[in-house]
Amino acid sequence: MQLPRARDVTGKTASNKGTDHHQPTVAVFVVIFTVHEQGLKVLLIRRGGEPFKGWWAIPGGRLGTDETLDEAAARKLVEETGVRDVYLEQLYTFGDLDKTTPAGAVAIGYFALVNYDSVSLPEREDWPTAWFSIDELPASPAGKLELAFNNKDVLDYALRRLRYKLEYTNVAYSLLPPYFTMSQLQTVYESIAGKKLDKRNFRKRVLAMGIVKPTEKTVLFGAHRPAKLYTFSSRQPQII
Amino acid sequence: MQLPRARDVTGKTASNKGTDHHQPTVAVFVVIFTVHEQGLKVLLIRRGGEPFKGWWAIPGGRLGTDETLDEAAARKLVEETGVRDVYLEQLYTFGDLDKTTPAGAVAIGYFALVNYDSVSLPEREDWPTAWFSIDELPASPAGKLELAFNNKDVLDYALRRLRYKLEYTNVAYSLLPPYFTMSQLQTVYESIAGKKLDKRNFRKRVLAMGIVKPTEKTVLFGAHRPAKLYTFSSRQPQII
DNA sequence: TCAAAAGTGTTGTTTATACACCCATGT
DNA sequence: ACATGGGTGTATAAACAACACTTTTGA
Repeated sequence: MQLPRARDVTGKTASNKGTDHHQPTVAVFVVIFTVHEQGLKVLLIRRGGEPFKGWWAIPGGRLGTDETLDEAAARKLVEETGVRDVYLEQLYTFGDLDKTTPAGAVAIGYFALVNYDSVSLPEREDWPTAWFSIDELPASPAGKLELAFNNKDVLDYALRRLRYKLEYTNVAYSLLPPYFTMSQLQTVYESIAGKKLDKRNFRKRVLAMGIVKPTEKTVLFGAHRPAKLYTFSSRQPQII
Repeated sequence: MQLPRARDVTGKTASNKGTDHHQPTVAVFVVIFTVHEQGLKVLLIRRGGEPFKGWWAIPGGRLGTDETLDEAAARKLVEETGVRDVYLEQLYTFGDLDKTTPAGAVAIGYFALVNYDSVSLPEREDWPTAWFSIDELPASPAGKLELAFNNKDVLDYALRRLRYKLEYTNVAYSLLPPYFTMSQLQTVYESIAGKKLDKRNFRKRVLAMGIVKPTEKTVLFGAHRPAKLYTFSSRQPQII
């Protein structure tokens, strides 16, 4: 697979290429992220059929007749999580996902951000799904730590993109409930960044950016001072 | 067309969608940019066949058998400009480019940056190509200022992406010859940003970023002080 | 009164912006 | 000597990073 990052293309000769057309298979898949219990999780599905039967993979399927790519991705997301109206963005299109599928297969990847508590995973025996911590991915049937196709690379790319996005957009709204504490918000950012952040600077930053605003409500979790609840200024994706 | 920018997906019901599969047409197109005579230009092709016969469009074609997407894009680039080994990056994949083509058509867009003087345009009567200033796009046969398909939106998106990239990468190397003056470099940045930049601050910035370095060579253009020649520290794409 | 998470300001450093004059050359 | 583009530095403002103590609550 060619990594989905900027690079020079080694200009191969164009001889006897591109002249012969065909109708490749078109698939759409969705990298679904959530944050739960201090960690970033991704939804994977264990394949119940060939190829890669028994391996864990990013959920996806073929593009349906008369649906756009965005619609196909949203459909996949609903099928696997039951949620709709969340942040969903096209990631990259892979033209050579693996060597076992027929030449010319094209897979359009999306990534989605969902609130853990809004999700209900489908009950299925043959193609089960489960959440995995981003640093504790499951093993293949052979016992090695690997996913079907080139899905590990895809995940890495999706994570890189998510980290960028978090810096200059408000997309975190899609990972949180309508009201949340500053600590919950910070946990989301820390889980994705993969490092601890300073409490005071974090608060200053998100308030200065204007992506969240305080409410009058407070919430009491345990034997300590109650926390003020915040809410997103907008629940539409916005570049700050 | 759905704009290739972040947005919420309106979750349509998944009823009778996605179950029926098909083999959509897969096309690859390349937005080719260059900078020439103080301005940013894009290469367009006048379509010699239906649909949109006689309209100007972004060059592209169908994905060939047994070539990857990157290879198809590089092939297209060579066919239209003769250049290879330039900056070429996947842009976005469009699933509903226009309403006239059969449902399910998928078009993978790339964008490329080429040095004007390296390009030799093919001589063709039926499908001619030409450079157009980004703010003086050609008209349709009906005389309106519009391109085939949704190509105007695609161009706008490509330009937005290019502007971003220029800020934090060294991709400008692909627009310039091996040796160039600081003014030439600044012209490239100004053409793409669409605004004038301060000479001293610009120089400081590119040197501090380390993307270019001075050489011992100078060049004399006219009746004034000779200019020092610079060269890119690396001609591989790099994120600064 | 103790433990646990919530909440709050200041200082120093780095980065970005604004801005004006001299230099080397050909005519 | 003059016209032309090449080349340089400083001061201010803004953004970011580091850092420690007090508050509120339940047990």
